[in-house]
Amino acid sequence: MANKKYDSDQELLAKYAKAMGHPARIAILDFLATQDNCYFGNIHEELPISKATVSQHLSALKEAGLIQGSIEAPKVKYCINKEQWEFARMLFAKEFSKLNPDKECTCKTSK
Amino acid sequence: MANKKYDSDQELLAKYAKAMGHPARIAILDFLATQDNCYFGNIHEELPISKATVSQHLSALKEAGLIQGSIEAPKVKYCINKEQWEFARMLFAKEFSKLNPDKECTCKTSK
DNA sequence: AATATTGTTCGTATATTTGCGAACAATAAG
DNA sequence: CTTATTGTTCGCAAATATACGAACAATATT
Repeated sequence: MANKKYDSDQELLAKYAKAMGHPARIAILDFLATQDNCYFGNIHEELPISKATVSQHLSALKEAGLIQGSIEAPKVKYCINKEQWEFARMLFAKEFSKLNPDKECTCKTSK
Repeated sequence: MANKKYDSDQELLAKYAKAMGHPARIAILDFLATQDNCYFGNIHEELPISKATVSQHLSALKEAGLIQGSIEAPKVKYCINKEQWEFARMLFAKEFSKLNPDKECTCKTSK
C-alpha cells in the first residue's frame, strides 16, 4: 500500500484527463451535459461507432466517476455525476491557474 | 481527407486531455508552471522514472502543444507554451460549463 | 583530440486501449 | 412461454502507450 509515486491531486487530475482523452468520450460528455434524453440508444445514435464500443466508453467514464448510469426497464439511462464533474472542473481550473501570467516562457520549439 | 468523425473542438479537447492523462505528465506541467529552473535534469530529478521515459513524456506534451523546448549548450530547457496553455484552459472551462447547474442528473450508479 | 555532461533515440518487452461482431442477459410485449 | 428490444460482456485483433537500458549525438572542458 501507499504505493504513490505522485501527489494524489496529480493522480486524480490525470485520471479525469485520461477519461476525457478520447473524442468519443468528449462527445458523450457533451451530449449528457446538454441533452435530456440520455438513454444508451440516444447516445449511440450520436456516435459513429458500434454499440459495444459505446458501452466501453461509457464504462470508462463511469469508472472515472464523471458519469452515472441507472437501469430503467430494458433501457439504461446515463447522466453526468454532478459532484465529480464540479470537482474535476475545479481540479482543471486549479491546474491551469498555476502558471503565473507574468512568468517568462521563452523557449523556442526547436523542431 | 476530411476524415473527421467528431467536432474539431472535441478532437482538440481530447488531444489536450490525453496529453494530461498521466500523472508524470501532470507532475511535469506542475513543475514547469511553478519553477524557474526547468532544464531536463531538473525535471528528471523530480520524477521517479528513467530519463528515457521522462524524455518520452516531454515529447508527448510537446506534441500536444502544451510545452516547448529549446536547446542551451548541452542542456535542454522546457517551458509551458502559454498560448496553447490558455487555449486549453479555455476549452476545458467551456466544456465544464456546458452542464447547466439546474439540470437534473438523477441517475443512480447501479454497480 | 580525449573526456565529461546532458539528453535523445533505438530496440525491446509488456500492458493498455480501441474497436468490432457475436453471444448473452434482462425485461417488456404478445 | 415466445419473441422483440435494449445494452452488456466475451473473445479477439490491431494499434498505442509505458518503461527501461544501451547506444548515440552534441557540446564543453581539459
